[in-house]
Amino acid sequence: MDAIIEKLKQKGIVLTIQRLAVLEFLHNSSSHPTAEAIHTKLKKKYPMMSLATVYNTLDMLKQAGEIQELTIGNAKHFDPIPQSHHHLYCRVCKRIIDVEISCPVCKSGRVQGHKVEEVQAVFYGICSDCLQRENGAQ
Amino acid sequence: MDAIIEKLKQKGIVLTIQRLAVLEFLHNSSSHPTAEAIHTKLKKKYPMMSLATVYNTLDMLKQAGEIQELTIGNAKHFDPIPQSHHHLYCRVCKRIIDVEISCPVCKSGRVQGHKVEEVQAVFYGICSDCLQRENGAQ
DNA sequence: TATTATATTAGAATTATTCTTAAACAATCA
DNA sequence: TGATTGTTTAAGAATAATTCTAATATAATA
Repeated sequence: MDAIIEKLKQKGIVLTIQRLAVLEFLHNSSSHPTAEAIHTKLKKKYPMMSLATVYNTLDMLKQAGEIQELTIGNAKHFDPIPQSHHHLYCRVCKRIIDVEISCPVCKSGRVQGHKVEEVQAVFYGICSDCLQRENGAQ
Repeated sequence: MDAIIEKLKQKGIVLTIQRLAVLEFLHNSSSHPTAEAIHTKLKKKYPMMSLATVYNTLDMLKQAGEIQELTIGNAKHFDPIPQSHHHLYCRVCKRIIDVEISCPVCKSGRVQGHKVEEVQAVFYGICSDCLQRENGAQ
């Protein structure tokens, strides 16, 4: 976290209370929240915090390469880990789960002559926990 | 196309003029259009055609397993090829290009104990054509 | 401290999609 | 064939996520 703050400062980015709050919240979260979800939580601590600020801050952090954005269903979710990795969206428990598999496109940044700057690989299905629960129930 | 129509009929799906128009348009298209784009084109031939019908038909075709849906940017795009394959979105020419690479998750339908029913792998970057153009220009 | 630039807020606007309801159409049965 | 029933469509309202706008607040600089 401190390293990120240092990097952002060096880029000349003003670190306001709101921005630090979003950054901190995302880094302590493993649930890949939406802007809306982040706003709902932060509003308890900072009642004046606006949803637009959350969107702006997330944009800024994405531009700065400190977080990544995932488009899942109709909404954008945010991941504090900026390195490309895959995700599974479980249609039973609705969780978004990190999937760490080796991916040649992520590594090389190229595929069939095209240049790849960002990878969004989302698997839709049922997570191992829910599979077990379903099998156990039957 | 005829084989698909036969399959849909056997599932008891009524094939109206509107539904056939959407199916046919998508099959003759390689541009991965949105519902909006399909509607705009079809309205020229069928001025009464409603956007809601296009959405309904695309939903129906997806449920029937005859097409696939891609979430790219903020919009849903449709692909007449129902088999899982990857895509590249070129941020220069805005095209969505099919990327055929071997993918163990697509093949097996499993990853790290999770069950995978649908794969959405989108690479964001610059396509080979635009890369060449850029290099040529410099 | 005064000035300037940047960030934030609140709410309006936009965009893509879904929902609703009445009318149109298709399939089934008498 | 004609009546009945169920499904599909059209039009527009409703919704949800996101972006834009303009005024205010805050931070950085001189």
